[in-house]
Amino acid sequence: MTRKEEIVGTASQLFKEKGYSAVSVRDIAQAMGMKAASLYNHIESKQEILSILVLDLAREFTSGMNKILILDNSPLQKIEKVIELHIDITVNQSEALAALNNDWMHLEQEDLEDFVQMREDYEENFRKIIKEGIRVGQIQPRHPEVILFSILSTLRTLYLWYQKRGKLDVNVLKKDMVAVMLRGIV
Amino acid sequence: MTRKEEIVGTASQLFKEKGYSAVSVRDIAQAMGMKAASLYNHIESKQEILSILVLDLAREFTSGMNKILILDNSPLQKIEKVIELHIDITVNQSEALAALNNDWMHLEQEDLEDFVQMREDYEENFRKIIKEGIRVGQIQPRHPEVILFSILSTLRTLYLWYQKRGKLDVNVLKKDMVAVMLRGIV
DNA sequence: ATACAAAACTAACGTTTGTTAGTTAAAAAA
DNA sequence: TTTTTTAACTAACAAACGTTAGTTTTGTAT
Repeated sequence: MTRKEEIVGTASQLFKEKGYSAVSVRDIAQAMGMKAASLYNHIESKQEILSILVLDLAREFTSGMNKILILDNSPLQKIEKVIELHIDITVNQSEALAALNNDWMHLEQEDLEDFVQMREDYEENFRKIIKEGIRVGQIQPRHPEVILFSILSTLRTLYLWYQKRGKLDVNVLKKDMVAVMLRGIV
Repeated sequence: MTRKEEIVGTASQLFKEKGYSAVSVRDIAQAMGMKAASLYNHIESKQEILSILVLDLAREFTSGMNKILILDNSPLQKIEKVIELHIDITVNQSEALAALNNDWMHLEQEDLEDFVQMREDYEENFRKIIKEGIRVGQIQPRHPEVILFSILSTLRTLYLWYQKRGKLDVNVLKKDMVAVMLRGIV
């Protein structure tokens, strides 16, 4: 773990609690046990920290989705894989996920464009899986947008609940969440 | 609509886009077509704006939940009412909802305590409805926490999707969301 | 021991922040 | 018409912001 990675990691914890804008470089430095100016031996700017956190994670989602798309699975199986992808990332990188969810709009220029593009592509891929599922009769013929947003909302905010509730076993969580989201609660 | 309410309303739109910390009082003033100092003829502080937005809405949720609890309905019917409560509030106050979701942690002192208490109570009430539903066999016997967080996540982030997708009819939305969340998609 | 690189430091910069004080213009009440 | 109230203004404040420059300490390799 390089010093730079330590800084990014420390910053991500603070960002998770208060958000990017409310965390100063002096806050980050203090949490690292150093002075603000010293950070700049390792990073280019505060922006760079956000960029690393958000874009690296966005690429991970993109790559995960691409792997799922090329599998020879049914739409329903693909959705299960997507759910598992989110849970795995949540468990391993909940802090970066907070930044991706809440602070992406503070990215600048190409970083912002890249992120928005990746997110649009991701949602579009997910939407296509759902539509295909409806087409082949595996999924109820409801408004795909409602299904998409309902599942994605739950997955995207999982990081807020996981760990608060005593860190459920990951496999139990996957099973329960798949069940609740696919088959409902009734 | 008093001048103060106009300011709070304008601020809430900006908070929704960039978050409380990233919006300056000069930003708010500019959006109102006045100078920053002039705002203080109407408000006490930037904090007060946030406090009004978040706490007023939190009280609305609390009061809505209390009305649902005293109804002589089955657990499942109560959950439907909760879903409808969220959708109604989302449609009418999506900006304040953004502040409640993303900026509540920037409240101070008693305001912060009050909010956290109200949110805990709200979740606890919802949890009890779910548990009762499981007890009487109306709801599948899964981990109540997963059900609670799954539904609440979807409801809390609805404001991000509503209006982006061409403002679906509210009643259609209620019907579809109840269906997806209660009976799943399979 | 000497040299070199890495990583900390102090000091300071120009901006932006939320907010206050005091003043002025316009509208409403007397 | 005078008085009062409301709501804008200009000017300025101290504090906090992200960042830079230059210097010193620390650890490693020669």
